[in-house]
Amino acid sequence: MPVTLTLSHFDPEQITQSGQCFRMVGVDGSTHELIAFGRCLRVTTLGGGRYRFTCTPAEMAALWRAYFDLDTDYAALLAAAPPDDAFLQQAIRRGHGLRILRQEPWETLCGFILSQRKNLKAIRLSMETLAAAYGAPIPGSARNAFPAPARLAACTEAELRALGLGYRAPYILDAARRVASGALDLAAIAALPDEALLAALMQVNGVGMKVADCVMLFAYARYRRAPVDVWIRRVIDQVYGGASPFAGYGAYAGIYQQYLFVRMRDGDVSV
DNA sequence: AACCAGGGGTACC
DNA sequence: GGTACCCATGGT
Repeated sequence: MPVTLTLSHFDPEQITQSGQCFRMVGVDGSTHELIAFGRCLRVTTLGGGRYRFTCTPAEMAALWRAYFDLDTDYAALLAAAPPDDAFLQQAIRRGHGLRILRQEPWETLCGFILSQRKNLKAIRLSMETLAAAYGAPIPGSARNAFPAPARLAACTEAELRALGLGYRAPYILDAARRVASGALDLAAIAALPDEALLAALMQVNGVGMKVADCVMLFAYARYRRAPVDVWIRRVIDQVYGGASPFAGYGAYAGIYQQYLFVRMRDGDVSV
């Protein structure tokens, strides 16, 4: 029983390529598939702003509406961007349809631990390899769910290194042990203010400011957090003369950051 | 504070 | 088919 919705500021391809999620893929010209919540969802772009989701209305209401953050008004928050910031305005025009997802904290934490010194394709490969090895099967899909913390906590470092995780293997193991033991409660810390949430995430070995900021932005909807990776470092240095613009961006700095990230990574194509 | 980590992606030859 | 450099970094 699929669901069809009319949406604005929603482009599955933009979201897939944006580098915030690693298990969403294009399966043909109009359909994207993602694994989350132990399920497989397909989204088909029908045209005219209409999209078909392969889920029930109840699942849309309980899971996917929040996941895609469909109740946040992008027209309004993008209109609030500084009008005299030419590069940001251009990035927003080019990134039309890009949204910040509200992903599951555990998978997001692992994804950005793995992202260290990897490009998007390599991160995707690591996530799929991890899921194939230790994730639970999903009925009707060839892809597995992302592995539960307890399952990874039961692995040895050597087993994780054998999947190609490299020096990140002990970081994943530390995160899995903390979460599986309850020492780090990813649901409970959602109630913390930004600084305390940041500190809680950075207790994990292998999680620095940048990875913690990504988890806060892409899983906990902390829109003020603006992660600074190599691309955003280039934006700050080459476009803004070394002075970070994010302090002046207000409550949606992290969302603007995402448009700048995609704009910089995709290069200097005109307008 | 410079230096290192594992390995796939990519451009260029 | 080589190979040199890059990649949503963090620890030491």
